[in-house]
Amino acid sequence: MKKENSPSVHWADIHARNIIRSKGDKAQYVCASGITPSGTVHIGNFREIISVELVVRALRDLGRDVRFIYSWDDFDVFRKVPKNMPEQELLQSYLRKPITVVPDTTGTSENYARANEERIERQLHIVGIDPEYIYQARQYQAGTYAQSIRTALEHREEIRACLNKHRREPLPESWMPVSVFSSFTGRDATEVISWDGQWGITYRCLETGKEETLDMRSAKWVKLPWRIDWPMRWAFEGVDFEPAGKDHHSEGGSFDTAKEIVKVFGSDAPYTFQYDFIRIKGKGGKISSSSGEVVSLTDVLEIYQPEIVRYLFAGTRPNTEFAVSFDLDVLKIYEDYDKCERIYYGDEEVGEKRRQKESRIYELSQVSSVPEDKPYQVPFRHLCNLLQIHSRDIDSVISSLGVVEKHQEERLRTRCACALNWLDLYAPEEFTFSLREPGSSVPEFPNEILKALGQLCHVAERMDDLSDSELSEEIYAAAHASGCEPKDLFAASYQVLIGKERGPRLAGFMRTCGREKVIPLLRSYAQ
RNA sequence: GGGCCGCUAGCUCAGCAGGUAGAGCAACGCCCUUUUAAGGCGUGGGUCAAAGGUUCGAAUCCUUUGCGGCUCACCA
Repeated sequence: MKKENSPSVHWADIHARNIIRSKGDKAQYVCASGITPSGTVHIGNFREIISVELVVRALRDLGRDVRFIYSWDDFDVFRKVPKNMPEQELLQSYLRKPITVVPDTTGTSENYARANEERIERQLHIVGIDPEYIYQARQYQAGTYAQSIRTALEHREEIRACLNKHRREPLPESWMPVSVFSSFTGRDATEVISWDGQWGITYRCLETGKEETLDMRSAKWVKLPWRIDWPMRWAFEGVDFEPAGKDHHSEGGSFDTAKEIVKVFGSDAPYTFQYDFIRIKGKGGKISSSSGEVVSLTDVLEIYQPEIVRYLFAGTRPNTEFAVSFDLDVLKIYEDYDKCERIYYGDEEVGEKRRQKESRIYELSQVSSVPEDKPYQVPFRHLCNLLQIHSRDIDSVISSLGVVEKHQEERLRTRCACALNWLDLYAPEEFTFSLREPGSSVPEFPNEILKALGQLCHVAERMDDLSDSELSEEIYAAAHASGCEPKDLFAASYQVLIGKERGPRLAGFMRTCGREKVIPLLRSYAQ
């Protein structure tokens, strides 16, 4: 085992090398991802695309040219109205139509599918993911896949046999590997009854009973069903790599049938791997897109910096399940990321193996390139306290930190915004506080406590010249000198400072707040 | 019924192209009588689900079993 030059064992790098090995030496590798925008794109869907993107980066880091495509299956049928959408009744009337013809009832986009697409495309850009988007509805309606549809019809029997191997109910003799949206109703309640062996297909609208013959080259409402559409696109785009969730990867699932069906299109299945689903921790609701209660990339970006979102996925092997947390785990994730960063910049002593591994994860976590200078680190937990001490004012927190270079500021501001969101949305009550306004009323205290608070005020005046342990001792001394229990002084101090019974450890907390904030509050009690 | 994933310290998990068991939290102890919730230092704690196999060597690879979870067989 050579230490230097040992190839990366990061999963993305391993897959990248496997792709090259299994697909051979090529001028360009096509990596594909895609889902249907039939509902809010959730964080589970995101695992698919970031898994591909990480492999894309790994391939590029090996000096390979990569085409990274993302297919929006927006010619899909509108099956169910998500509960979180406005104008439920209106949407109801569009069921069974293509999602590109369903109106966007949130009023931001040209249609329902586009609305879902735009939301996530914007977010993906933020985390550094910019694939070449392919819109399936547009492709089908432009006749791009006409020849492929014809190919599917020509191989109808093979395809049917393949699908039947895994079906409980075999497909009927008359089954055709195409589906049509009725031009009479716009809905997919249709039955294809014949194909003329050329470009003509005839279907019957099941709701009106009417029949119509279409030319596939100009037809606007003809598509391949999913299990055929997928391998068709592999062949059409020459896809070398596409992972899939475990729902597709089970035996008899769509990947299984697709890898056989792709042969009729004259191609082979891409290199693949299976990724597992992700769980959510510390936030109610499920991931599913139809229930309405979804956790989206937006929700995650509210709490995690973009590079930390990437870190979550880059640092976890795709074929195992993991949880995205919104509870106290957030603190640990930030600490882990910061540690990874310190390891990358050589500020933390670790073994060589660990260093290589963490460094690679760090690189892959970056939205673009790795910063030349180490970013300014403020532990998330401490930041939560700072923000609350400074009345949630980000500018004031940043100026209190001292030397923050201009190029370090942006990340820091993002982290501040995330911390504020976390405090508002998920932090336990013990974590939140705000400094009181001087002069506002607090409970009466017995004399010895008042005396101790006065002493404490004098201590605060000198605290910048005291060491941590000295300061701590002075606090106890203040209590003892005034004849009260330290415990009671602590409780009173928190009342005076933040209006609560408890708070962060007093000595450090006072120092963090600073003289100019602490003294006025204490002074009103000084005797 | 098939497929996949998991089972490692009290808890949450990392470690997996084999090379003497790790982190965080919790617990316990110490940091001048002395701590309240962010600090520092330290300690304890695991027959790596079970049994076989391959190997000089297995948490890691293979086989079988058990328990838990997901998924396919309808649509996508």
